[in-house]
Amino acid sequence: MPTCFIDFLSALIVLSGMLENTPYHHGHLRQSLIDEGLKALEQSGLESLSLRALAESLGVSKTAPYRHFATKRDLLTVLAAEGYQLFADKLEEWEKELINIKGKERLNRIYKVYGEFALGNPELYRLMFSRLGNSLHSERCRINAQRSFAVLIRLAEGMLDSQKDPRSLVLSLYANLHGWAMILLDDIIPPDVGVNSENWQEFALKPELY
Amino acid sequence: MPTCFIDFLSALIVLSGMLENTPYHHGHLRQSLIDEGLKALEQSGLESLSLRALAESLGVSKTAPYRHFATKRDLLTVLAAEGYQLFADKLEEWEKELINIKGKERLNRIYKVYGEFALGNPELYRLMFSRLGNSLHSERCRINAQRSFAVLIRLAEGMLDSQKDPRSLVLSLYANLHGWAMILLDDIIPPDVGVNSENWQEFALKPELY
DNA sequence: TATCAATGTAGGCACTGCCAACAAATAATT
DNA sequence: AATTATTTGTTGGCAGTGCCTACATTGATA
Repeated sequence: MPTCFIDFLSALIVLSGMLENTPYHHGHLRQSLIDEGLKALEQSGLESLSLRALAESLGVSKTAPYRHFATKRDLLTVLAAEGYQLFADKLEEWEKELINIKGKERLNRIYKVYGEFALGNPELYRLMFSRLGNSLHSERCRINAQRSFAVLIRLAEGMLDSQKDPRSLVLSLYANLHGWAMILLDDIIPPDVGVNSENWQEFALKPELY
Repeated sequence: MPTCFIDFLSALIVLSGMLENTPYHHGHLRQSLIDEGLKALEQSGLESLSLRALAESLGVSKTAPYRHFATKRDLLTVLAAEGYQLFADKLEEWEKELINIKGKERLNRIYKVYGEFALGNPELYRLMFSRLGNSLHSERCRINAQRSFAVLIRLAEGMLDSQKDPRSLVLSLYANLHGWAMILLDDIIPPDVGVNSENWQEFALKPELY
């Protein structure tokens, strides 16, 4: 069955729900839970995301979500997978833009791009890189996490003069990127140091200091 | 009133509680909540720490803790403050040990020591550097966080050749340390990369690669 | 000795995740 | 086309949570 036809039927269902009283079957519940979940996540934070509230805001009974996700954690895992996919897509996109940029400037751009994702999707990023979200037993999470990591490796290799094992470099880079992301997201630096989400890049990368 | 006398009275109260049935007043509730809270935190994790369970395990009613902590968050803030103090103490202690160690070896030791704390107190570390715990409006948290940061600055200055602003170096170092801590605590690296809490230091610091 | 503030208890409210039993609508089978 | 089975909803309920109000007990204070 073609997708556009499904969309058409769905539209009919949605319309009929708006005219008559809401139908017994939602029709889109699984996807709606994901969409609304991502929205609620970013708006209200991970801590206060609840299946019941989600269900209510979709006009559906409190236990309806359990027909699609066995536990709340399963929903969160899917949300994280969504995030990992988005992240990998973004990274591959940015990789193309950086193809002709070398050396220190490349490093600067990587920081910029990584920070943009983390600070642009703070709650999603936090979920992805938490015990809740990093569930690598989830196929989708694992695959897309590896895609992201592969991009980082390729980006790092482009900066590596020697033919050494790039793992050390990419892991150092990764720790730095993730460290900065968490530091900025969770406001860890004492305020008198004068670092914030605007100027952090001035401090982030000073390899000549080592 | 001397401390030892208070301790003696407390011991009496505890003893009487063991002989007769538990007395109406606990006597040590605030401190017991902190101690038991730290224990439960490390044993069962931050997510499943509950005031009610804590109260029950101390043989006290479910609302008794609210006589000492207005909200659950307030208890967590105190636990975090406890962590920050412990952290600062450890760092200052280690600073003395590193006083005659210079250059790259010093850097290695800093990584070792920082990792030991984070991996040795995983739940406490996570609490301290989360939105819940990093409450810098708490005097004790702020003061001890600054103490820790000050140690890091001094340690970094000892490695700095030039007379430049040490903030960049210390912030890079900090991002790296915290990044590695979170990466190891939350199992973020894809397993096929082959990094774990045993061998991470082999990868952590390769400044010559930059 | 009477009073009072500190520190405990009991009951309850609103919320949560999730389980079991039942109902409706859609898909599959005869 | 009629019947059956499966999917996807609903209601009610359980145990757990943070935290509020009202009340009880106690040691310190006047």
